[in-house]
Amino acid sequence: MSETRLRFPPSPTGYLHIGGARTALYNWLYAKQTGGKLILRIEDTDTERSTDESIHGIIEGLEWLGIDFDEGPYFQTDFEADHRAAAQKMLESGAVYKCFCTKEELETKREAAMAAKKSNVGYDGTCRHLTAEQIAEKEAAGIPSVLRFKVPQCGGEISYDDLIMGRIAASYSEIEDFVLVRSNGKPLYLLCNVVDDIRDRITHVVRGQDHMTNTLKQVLIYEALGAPLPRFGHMPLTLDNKKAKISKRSHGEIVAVQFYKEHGFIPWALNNFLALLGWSAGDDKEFYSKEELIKAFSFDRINRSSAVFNFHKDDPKFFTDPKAISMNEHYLRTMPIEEIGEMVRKDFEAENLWQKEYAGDRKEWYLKTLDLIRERFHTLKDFASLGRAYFADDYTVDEKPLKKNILKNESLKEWFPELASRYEALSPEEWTIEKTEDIAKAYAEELGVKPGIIINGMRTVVTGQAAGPSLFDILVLIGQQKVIQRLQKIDSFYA
RNA sequence: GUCCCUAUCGUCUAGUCAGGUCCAGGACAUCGGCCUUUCACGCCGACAACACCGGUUCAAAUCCGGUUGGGGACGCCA
Repeated sequence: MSETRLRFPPSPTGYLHIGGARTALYNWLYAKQTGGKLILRIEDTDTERSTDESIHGIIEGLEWLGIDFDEGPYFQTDFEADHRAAAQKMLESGAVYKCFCTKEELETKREAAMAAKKSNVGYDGTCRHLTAEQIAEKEAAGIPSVLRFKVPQCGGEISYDDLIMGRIAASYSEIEDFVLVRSNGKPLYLLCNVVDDIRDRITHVVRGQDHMTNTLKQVLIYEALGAPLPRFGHMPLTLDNKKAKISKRSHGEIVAVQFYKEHGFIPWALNNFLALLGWSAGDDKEFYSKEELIKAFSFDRINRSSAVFNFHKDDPKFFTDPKAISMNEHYLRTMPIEEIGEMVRKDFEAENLWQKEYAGDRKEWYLKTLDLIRERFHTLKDFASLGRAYFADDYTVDEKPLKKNILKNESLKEWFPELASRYEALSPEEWTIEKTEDIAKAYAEELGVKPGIIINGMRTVVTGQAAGPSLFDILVLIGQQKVIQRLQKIDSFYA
């Protein structure tokens, strides 16, 4: 069996969105599974809308996700000669014809047909039967023409076996004579895409369901070009919670892969989520390693109905699909802490929290601290924000615990400096979970207050947060000196 | 309007092809409880779905027909 070759051909008219990422992922998965190749091809023939920024964004997004390609990026515009040659070949063989109808004429006809609720609003074939003389005449008059495909009028059906949808068939009469080359000579998507897939020896074309009608037309092009058909697969689109197709235009950053990078997602967590959005192996397995997913994936288990990406704009609790967040949490808690340490490092550097000792002498402390606090976090970003007090002194104290645990008990103003001096009396060796706890509890008892008063107050002062790990674990990690300093400056909260 | 795809908890889904083991399983979310010095951790529990109508059959989530709902396509965009 020959090598499988798949491709991901984005048009660089915006960022990489999760729908595109899912398509890329499925192609990548299958290429890996079969020991084949994934080709990245930038379809930039729409020069009006293509931008370099978008090209970089797409490549960056794929790179972040870890979806690597074996060939490319190729640029479609580099192969214009191939596209034109194919068009010429089809013109000579009679598979396509010149059409002199103007855009305006067609627009008018189409609108009229729509308004009349006609079943066929496609091209009416006006130029299909022009004689050689008529064509020569129009050309001599300088009338520009497009190249249209001459769809067979044999009354039969055209069909192919879809990897995901099963057998797909449509009658020829439903397909209009579509345009392959613009009047300015530029070949269009339908043609370029096929020519490139043939040249790149693509064996599997897997793309969104929105391409299904294109596929019918492209099958005709393959036949006209005498090229063997690749396998086609059409995956259902990803919808928003109102069941509308997700798009860059109407949903903005929430559907951008970049957004997830910026919000502290672990790349594989997003892949794992995306893989399960419309696909399942048929069991209850939810978390897959890269290797497991490559092994388990199959096109025929992709759900044929479209899946909803369940995010709610302005939801205070979930900034995106809760399931995606929960998957991210899972990886955040279970990945080897060294890997988390690497990912967090980038954030820390950007947030001015990174110290080179964290990669050296204090590496153990750094990882131990991350390991302790990751239990309650949702994203990689939480380490530098919610966890800031563990790594720096310029942390902010959250308003809620401040009110509840500090301001309500003004006596803490006297108690904490006293507690600080008791802690100060401990030798560094005595700075342990047990000792710090004993002292705090003994002091509470001495004062006749519940230990919670002291403990929650300390947590607030020392970490700035209402929630967190066991307090005495925290104290040990943050260190004697810092804890003492923070307890001593209790005064400042009542100002 | 025409054509194509599709229909199981709020969401992602298992089960459908090979009808009975499914008064439908899992996950996330939600709610309740437990744990606890706090908590957005953890543990336990609850709520919650076969779109509708008809047919086939001893038996239908599963097969067939229709209805309705949802999505997509109908560019000299990709």
